[in-house]
Amino acid sequence: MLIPSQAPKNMQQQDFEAPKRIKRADQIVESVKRWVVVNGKQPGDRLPNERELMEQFECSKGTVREALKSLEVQGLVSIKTGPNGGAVLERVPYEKASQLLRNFLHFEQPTGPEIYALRTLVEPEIAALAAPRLQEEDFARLESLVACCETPARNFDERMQQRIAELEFHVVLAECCDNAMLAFIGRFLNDMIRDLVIFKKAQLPEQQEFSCANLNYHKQLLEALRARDAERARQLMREHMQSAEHFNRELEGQLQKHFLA
Amino acid sequence: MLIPSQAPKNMQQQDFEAPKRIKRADQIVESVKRWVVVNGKQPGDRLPNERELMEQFECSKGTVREALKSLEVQGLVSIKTGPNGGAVLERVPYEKASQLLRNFLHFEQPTGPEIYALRTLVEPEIAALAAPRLQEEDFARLESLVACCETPARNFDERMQQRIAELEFHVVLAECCDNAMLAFIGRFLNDMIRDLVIFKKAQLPEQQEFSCANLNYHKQLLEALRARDAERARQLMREHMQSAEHFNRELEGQLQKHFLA
DNA sequence: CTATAGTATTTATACTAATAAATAGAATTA
DNA sequence: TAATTCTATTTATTAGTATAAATACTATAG
Repeated sequence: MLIPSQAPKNMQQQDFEAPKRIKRADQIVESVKRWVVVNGKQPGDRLPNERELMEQFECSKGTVREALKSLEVQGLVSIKTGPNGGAVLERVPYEKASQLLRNFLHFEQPTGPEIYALRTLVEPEIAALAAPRLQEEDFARLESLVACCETPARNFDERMQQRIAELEFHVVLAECCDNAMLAFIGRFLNDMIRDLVIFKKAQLPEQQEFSCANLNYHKQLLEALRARDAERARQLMREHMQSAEHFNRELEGQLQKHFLA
Repeated sequence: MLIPSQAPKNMQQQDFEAPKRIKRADQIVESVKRWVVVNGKQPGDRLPNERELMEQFECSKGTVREALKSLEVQGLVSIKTGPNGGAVLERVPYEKASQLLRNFLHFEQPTGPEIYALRTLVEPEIAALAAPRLQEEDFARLESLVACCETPARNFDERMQQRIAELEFHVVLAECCDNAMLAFIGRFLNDMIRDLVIFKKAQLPEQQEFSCANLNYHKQLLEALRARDAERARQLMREHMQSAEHFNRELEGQLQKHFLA
């Protein structure tokens, strides 16, 4: 035991380096990542198959498979069987990134107010960025989503459908804005709210007022966006978010009462 | 081949369901995740060892290992060898989540302006949330970071050190604010900027003016935070960010000229 | 000539068995 | 009692074999 891996008891001197053993599979993952960036590999490009990787890295099948699994979990490759199968490079899908970030937040579940606080910051900017970039097909989607909320819901299911459509409105805007990070955060927050709506607040009495306010804001937003008026879109979205935040606070209050009773 | 997995040529009707095969290892991962949430397992709790998992899921060692690798990559468990080794539940460390999100952004590298645009939104809120929560030790850290930037840098290394310290100031605030998502975004943006500073803009002429402005803002911020004046902190941070955004734009301009020459 | 069914190949997927490495804790020794 | 060595436990890695899935190619029927 020449180089102890943890803090030794009777040695005063510092650890020379981080001596922690790096697993073979992780070394391979790092090598592959380097290979990707150095050779400028793009989505769709193929990795060598398992046999070749075994030879390349002089390791066994199991180790290669662990490395590939790691890359797959990270969303960097997808793996198929059959001729022309194997691992191919992918751009990480949103769903993957979203799910991994949710793991991070698992033990500190963000509350409704926390989510809305962030949303109030982010959504107005998304609206402003989307304004000059929306295409005709985007407008069509937005309009159909608005139309979906026009008629009053007649039952629980329809109400849910409409709430989803409301949120989808924001996803469309996020997808159109050309700031990838902003878009990601926008979509992520919408996902979080969707979960809140569906799993926590589903059984509460309908909030006619809330739905109505949302619908109005969305209509006005659509108008501003059609006019390519980024500043007005931003301002409308800001008000929309403040309104939503307010309604959410009210809802949380009701929820609390409900809980105590 | 009864249920084709891809779009069939001569069938008009929709796919009934997603018939995609779910790998054994991924099934195990899902089972473990369910087990964790259903039984309210907490960080520090141990998973069954490999042998038990093999029995539990009636599968081979290799498959269990792939499942554990997946959980490890996601940052949900850490695995040790030896007695009392095995997989123990972890709260996903920030570094893990950060790295996974960077994978997502790999093919659409956010630009400086994009990052600063988000920062301008987020940092003022972080400052306001941190104001009432900072402890004496946090103030101590902030002050030592400010002190680090007081004396003018005499060489390249010192200049880098100071830039890092400047960014670290924001990380301290992010860590103290009690909105986990906001904190994550703040830290993440700081990491992105650190990379920009270190790898892209390192060799550019010093920006005396910029450093000086930052130092001043940080000093004023510290004052406002000590006074627990959230509103003033928010406003100062807003100005600070606008100033930084402005300097960054100038820098990008210089970089462009440099590139053309 | 076209569409369908069959088949052969490539590739991942899964399992078994055995050895190596790491480490916590017990036993041993000075 | 304090350092050291031993030992049991557990993961890490390897090798080899067999199975299953996906696809390209070929043959066949209409």
